[in-house]
Amino acid sequence: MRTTIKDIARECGVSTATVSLALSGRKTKISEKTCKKIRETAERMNYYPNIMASSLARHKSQSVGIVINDLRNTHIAALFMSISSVLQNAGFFPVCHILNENDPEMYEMLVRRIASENLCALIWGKPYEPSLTEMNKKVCRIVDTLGIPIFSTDNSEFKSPGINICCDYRKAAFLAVQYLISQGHTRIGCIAGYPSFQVTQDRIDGYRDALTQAGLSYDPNLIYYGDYSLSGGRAALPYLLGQQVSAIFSMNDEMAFGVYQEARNYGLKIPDALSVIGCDNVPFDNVLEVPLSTVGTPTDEMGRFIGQEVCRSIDLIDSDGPDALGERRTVYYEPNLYLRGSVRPYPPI
Amino acid sequence: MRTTIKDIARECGVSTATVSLALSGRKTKISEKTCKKIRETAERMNYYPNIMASSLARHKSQSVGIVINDLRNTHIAALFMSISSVLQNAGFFPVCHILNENDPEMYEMLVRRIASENLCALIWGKPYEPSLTEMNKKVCRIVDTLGIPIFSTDNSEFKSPGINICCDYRKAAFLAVQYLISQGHTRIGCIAGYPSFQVTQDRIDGYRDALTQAGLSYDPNLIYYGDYSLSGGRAALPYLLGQQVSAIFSMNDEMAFGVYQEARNYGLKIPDALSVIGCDNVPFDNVLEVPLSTVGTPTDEMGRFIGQEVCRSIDLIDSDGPDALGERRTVYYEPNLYLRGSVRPYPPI
DNA sequence: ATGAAAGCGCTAACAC
DNA sequence: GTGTTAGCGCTTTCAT
Repeated sequence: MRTTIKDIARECGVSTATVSLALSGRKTKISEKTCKKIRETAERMNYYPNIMASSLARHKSQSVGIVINDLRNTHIAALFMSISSVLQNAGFFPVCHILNENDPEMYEMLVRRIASENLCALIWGKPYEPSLTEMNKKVCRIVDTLGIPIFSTDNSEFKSPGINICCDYRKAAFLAVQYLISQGHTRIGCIAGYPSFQVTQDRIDGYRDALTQAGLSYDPNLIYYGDYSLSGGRAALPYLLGQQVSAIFSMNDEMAFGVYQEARNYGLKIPDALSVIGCDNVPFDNVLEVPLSTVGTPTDEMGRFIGQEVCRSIDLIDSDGPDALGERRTVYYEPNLYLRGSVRPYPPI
Repeated sequence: MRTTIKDIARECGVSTATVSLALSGRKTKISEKTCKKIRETAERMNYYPNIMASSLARHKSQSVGIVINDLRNTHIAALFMSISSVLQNAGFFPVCHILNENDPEMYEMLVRRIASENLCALIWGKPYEPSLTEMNKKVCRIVDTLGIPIFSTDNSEFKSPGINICCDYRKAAFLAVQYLISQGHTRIGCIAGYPSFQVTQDRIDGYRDALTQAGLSYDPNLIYYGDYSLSGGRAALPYLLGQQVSAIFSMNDEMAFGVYQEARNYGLKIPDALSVIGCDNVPFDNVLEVPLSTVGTPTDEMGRFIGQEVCRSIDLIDSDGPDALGERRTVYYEPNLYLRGSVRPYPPI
């Protein structure tokens, strides 16, 4: 049986209340001598507090819930790592849940679980999907009643205090495509993400903005919807080649890598025969023989920001009560263009 | 205030015990009618059980702890995803902790936290470091008294029932280097991992085995100790070139990618001017213009195996008590060679 | 400076 | 079938 404060109390000849106080770390009225004795006994008896009991009694935990999509995506993994690192250093504990399918049953199970967890904050790392109307409503209905701050790495319908930390995706796509156009490309293929993701639509808007501004027409046939994976990128290439594109804008770097891979099979040289630009700015971009140009936001910085804001919110609630947080807000990060070798003027000189 | 079983009990005019039973899902003696009423009321009142209270009362949770190193490594991320997926489908909840520094204070904090969490199993995903004698002892002392099965993705000193899921690293390195030798290479550089990792030593042994078997001598100057990152690989290249190597064996693919990157700066063509072989078999290997040859184990399969064994152990304890598990054991996965384009015969024909 | 006691929300004997 | 009751381990007034 695990050691409890009762055991320590008995051993030290004091009450459990005294043990609890002495071990709490706060400065109390317990005499220094008793404190010391209790701490030593706890150490000696291998005492570790039961956080279940503690959370229950205190109506709050030290856990911060995180919901993410797919860690195999290096961009998401990096974001997650940098959030986690901040939280842990501040004494909180990230509890990570993966939700990578749109199976409504799983979705519901997970949200119920989250509601059961007594979290002190939630980080929602899933892309926003406006079309999941029912699901979103359900999620918000449950999660928004938790009375904890909620942070989302994208737009969301949450009402709770907290922040939507977004990138201006429309502008990001605009910048990328505008750049392709500035290099002379006019038939520009697009490897999109899931159509249900808001970010996909935003980027398509940005793509279209750039075309329109340049007096080019928007052709929906130039959009291929991928799945953010290497194989999605591979599958996109033959389709887009069939559409006679001279350049491709991919909504993540990973699918652009798929294009690189498949281009070899077609004997196509990048960028000579095909220009490519991606999204995310992952480290692997620079590994390629022809480094991938891309558009992205500072991942680590965003992660740190999220982590810090989570900590700040929790502390604020602790000290000034739950109303201290103010209205939910949205923060936009500006996208940057990272120009490397994967785009070439068209037609070739 | 959140809805509790008390609220439901009051609403339905029954006792909390009845509510608890009705909602437990097990088949009980509660009349179908009452059950239905309670379930509906729970739904209507937005009831979500408090797992803290439940775990406390039941002396067990549904949480499986996971400790990992660095998710930016795609191999680890993939392993983690496949473990998580199995656990979640079985109704368990992965609670992920990241421990990527050897700061003893963090180490200790984390282990204490884990001990506090009431986990039903633990997955230890950190490479084994025999030299951390004190730390390992401390970790084992704490963790082994938890009375839960412990799974490690490497060798370990844990005594609890559970499995060390290993790869035969020595053999893996042996296969890779033997292959390089079979292609005529005799001065083979090695980009190692942290010297404190057992896996690093094992692989160095395998490296040496291959040399010895071929009658080549082992030269410690040909070993460069890296940090598993791209930049580690980049830094290794100039050093190893200074040692006149014609081929490099890298202990992970990521550092091999760093070599690719840096080789460009030196105007070196892979594999013409330099042969490279890695470890891990990550998807990016195939993206490179010259796909990276590597040696690896089936990551997803290992992840699924770990997940399944965790579930099996927990179920077994549930039904047959904690002694049903038997002795701790070690399982070895066989490494496979994945030959692609990054190695060329030496001297060039 | 310390202890008694109530209670957090849920579970599980055992009683009726 | 359903209710009573006594906890789980910890925290927190309120006495003393």
